[in-house]
Amino acid sequence: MVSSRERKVASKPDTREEILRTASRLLQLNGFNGFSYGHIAKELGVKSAAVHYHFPSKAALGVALVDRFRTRYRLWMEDAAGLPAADQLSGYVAIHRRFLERGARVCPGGVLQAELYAVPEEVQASVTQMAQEVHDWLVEVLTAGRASGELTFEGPPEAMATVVGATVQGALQMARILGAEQFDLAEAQLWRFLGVSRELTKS
Amino acid sequence: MVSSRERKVASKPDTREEILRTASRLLQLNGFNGFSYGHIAKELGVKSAAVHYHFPSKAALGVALVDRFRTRYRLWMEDAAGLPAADQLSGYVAIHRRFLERGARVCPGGVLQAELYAVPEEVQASVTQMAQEVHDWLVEVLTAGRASGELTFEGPPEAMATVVGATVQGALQMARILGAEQFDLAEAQLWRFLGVSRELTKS
DNA sequence: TCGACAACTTACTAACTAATAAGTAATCTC
DNA sequence: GAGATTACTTATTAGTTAGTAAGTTGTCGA
Repeated sequence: MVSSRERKVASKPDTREEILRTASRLLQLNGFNGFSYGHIAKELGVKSAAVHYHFPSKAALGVALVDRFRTRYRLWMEDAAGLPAADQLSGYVAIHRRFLERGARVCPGGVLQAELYAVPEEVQASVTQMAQEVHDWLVEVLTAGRASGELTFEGPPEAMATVVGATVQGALQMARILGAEQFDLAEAQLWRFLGVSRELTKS
Repeated sequence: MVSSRERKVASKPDTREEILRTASRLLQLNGFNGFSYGHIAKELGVKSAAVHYHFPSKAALGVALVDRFRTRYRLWMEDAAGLPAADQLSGYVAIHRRFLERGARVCPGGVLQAELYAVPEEVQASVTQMAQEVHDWLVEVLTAGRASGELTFEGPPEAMATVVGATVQGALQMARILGAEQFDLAEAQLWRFLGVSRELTKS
């Protein structure tokens, strides 16, 4: 009422993006069944029907949410494609570590996997695809990294990929309870198993 | 209406136990916010008020649920206390592997950690205690196992405990999507990191 | 300046949610 | 066999949920 500025001025697809940002945070904090259209609307100062305007059903919102993460992962992977295996893996861990820093969030794929059978089928399908893509990427990086001599670990890359993925995902969830330092401990241990010494590296 | 038999005949504390069993399954399948009093009641053929009779609030039910798992863990740990470290760890993994076999359930602690901020505070407190207890136990077993020469791994037992716990918890969640064999692959990889050869062992 | 469209709000619904109160029937106790 | 207790059911509530329909307002192109 005071001024007509301050709302949509420059960028057009403002609300839609803010909905996705807010919903992502709520998903990572409370799970898919732990937030509602009302929660999103309240935070953004709009009515819940406005959220329905952009995402007609919660299934649609869920799919958009997961696909947004999927796209980001994919873009990041393409970007990191040329780097040494250790740097790629370091970046992968850093992405998740950042979730922790930005308010004790967990991995979006992880939380949706945990409540997999309680989310709409369309969301399940998107989660499945994302999980498969990330897993395949891990196998690829680990295989190439060992072939080039950068990484030295025993056992099949497939198994190592599951351990790395599960450790990151599980440690994020545990870090909420046992403390963020547990995540760092787990990461350090992973580097040991990968045969990479990581003292003063940053990514 | 047909016959007055067929209901409570022999054992007395029947319903309360059945509620806990059903609620456990629903928790491990759908998460804490993925089931209701109505769901439990429907499965047991009673009214939801009957569930409220035994567990007045969902927070109370949640605490009872977690504490039941906590007690079982504790009893099992006491039971396994004398065994070799590798056998204790093998049993720990087997408990979780059994969740997978009994209908793709995940670790109850894991699913509650994932939606931690969306469950009642009393439940959070119980989950925290359980997670801490299991973690402490893992640290203990790993420390003793390495001291006795049974296990040979690098790095602090604290870090190894987080990796083992997170891998088991995370791999259970992933196994729903990537397949149960991923859990076995992850386990095999863990044994490699622990310096234990596990070809034809069973527990 | 007209009308079409985008981005909402207001107003509503039906279903589900946890929770409570009051009643009932069987059983156990003295 | 009277009274209390246990284990429920019936009935109801207030709040929340996803979802819809019908309006309102601003902007933009012709």
